Amino acid sequence: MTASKAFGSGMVIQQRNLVEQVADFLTQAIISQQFAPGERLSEVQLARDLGVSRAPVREAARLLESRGLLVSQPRRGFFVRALDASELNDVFDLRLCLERHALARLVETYDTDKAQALRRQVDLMCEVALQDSESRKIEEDLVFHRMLIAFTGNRRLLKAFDDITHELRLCIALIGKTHADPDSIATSHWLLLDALASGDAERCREAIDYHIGVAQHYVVKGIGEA
Amino acid sequence: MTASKAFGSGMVIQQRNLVEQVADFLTQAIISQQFAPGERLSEVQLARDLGVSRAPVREAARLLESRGLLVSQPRRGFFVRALDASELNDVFDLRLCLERHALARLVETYDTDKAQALRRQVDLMCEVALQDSESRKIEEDLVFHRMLIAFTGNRRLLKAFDDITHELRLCIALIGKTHADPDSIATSHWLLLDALASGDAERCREAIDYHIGVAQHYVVKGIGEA
DNA sequence: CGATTGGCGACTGTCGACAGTTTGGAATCG
DNA sequence: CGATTCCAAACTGTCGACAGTCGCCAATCG
Repeated sequence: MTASKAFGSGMVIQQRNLVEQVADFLTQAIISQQFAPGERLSEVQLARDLGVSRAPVREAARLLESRGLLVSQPRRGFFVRALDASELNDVFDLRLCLERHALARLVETYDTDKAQALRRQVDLMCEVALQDSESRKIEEDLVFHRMLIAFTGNRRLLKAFDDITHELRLCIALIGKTHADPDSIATSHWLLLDALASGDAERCREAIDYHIGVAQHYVVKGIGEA
Repeated sequence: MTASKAFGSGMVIQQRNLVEQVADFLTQAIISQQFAPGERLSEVQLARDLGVSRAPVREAARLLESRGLLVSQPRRGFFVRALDASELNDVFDLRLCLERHALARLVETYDTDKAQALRRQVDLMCEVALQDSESRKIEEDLVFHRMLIAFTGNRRLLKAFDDITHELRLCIALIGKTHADPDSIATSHWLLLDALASGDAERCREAIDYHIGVAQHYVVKGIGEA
């Protein structure tokens, strides 16, 4: 492939780091339950299986540790994060904390551009709810909520959200399926957008509390059953 | 270079992880401004100076990257995080977000044990304010606020706080001094404890908004002058 | 004289290897 | 037969080395 072709099709030349590739692989493997929760991961075996040396594996593992998908014990190695109901509630409580704040900030600077972008994302979510995979639905839902945070303009807030995003993916994936029929998605998210459009901070808070409360209840219940 | 001086005088390292030791050294060096903001850190040079190989240095740098003290550019290495006023406001806004939430949760479960522990910490802060170093004062202040978060029982919230703690240390250290006479410390923090004891959520929110607002104003102003 | 190209040096990404530690089970003892 | 000790295998922490890449500076060209 020639460079001009790569640029022409809008694709950035990315010799992606081995670290990132390994991190992506591990993330997928963990979320898709190919590794059991609490399972010990051997650096040498992973390196062998992936055909790379241990250095990138170690760095990727450290990355996932900072994202809460792995935990490390000194001299013992890395273990797949096992979430119990308590920690899961903690994660959703933190998510509530961040999104409440984001909405409180966002309602001050809400405009038609942002409203339009968010509405388009809800439309997209409804479309994928009809046909695509579960993981795709989850991903588009996370995109919507990430947009909410990003629109506040606070990068540090966004980073905090991105951090728990990985844990959220894990939580949600653990229960296997979402309650994602287009109707409930649309109503549930338009409620948020209406609250934002109204400019009423109190109403925004109620809307996000309800929205996340439903998701939390659903996931925690799902974990309890699993 | 200061690094070789630090470890060159026969100071043998063994007990703890090299990674943690290097991370501590780098953290201290960054906070104490021995590295200029934006400065590029050479892995080989650091490894030479500290008398270790590049592997622990790389892992420690990755750790500090996840804590926001370093930023990495692919194929170019690590750079000391340079905070401008905007990012600094973002950090304090996130801190406000977390502490507001913590107080809202804490006011529900506040009891005499927690009150006593917090009061003791304020007393300790007043003592240190009289004699100890600036960094010690900052540290004890952070301990107080960390206790607030920890008392909510939400570990994930605490981890998020610990993450920005490192950035906060950097921010505060950048302006070199604090407004830490015992009187203002006592009144400022007792206001928070009174609000908590009153059980009034609204009053708690006002108290923490004021408390953090003062700190933020002070630090942002300090940065502007520096 | 300004812009481009080529080469040099330094650095990061990655690798394989060694040493000390942990683990699980076999061998031993009460 | 159960508990303990000890040993070998496997693993992590750490190290030095090599290759590809990037930035800088000089040499070249218009």
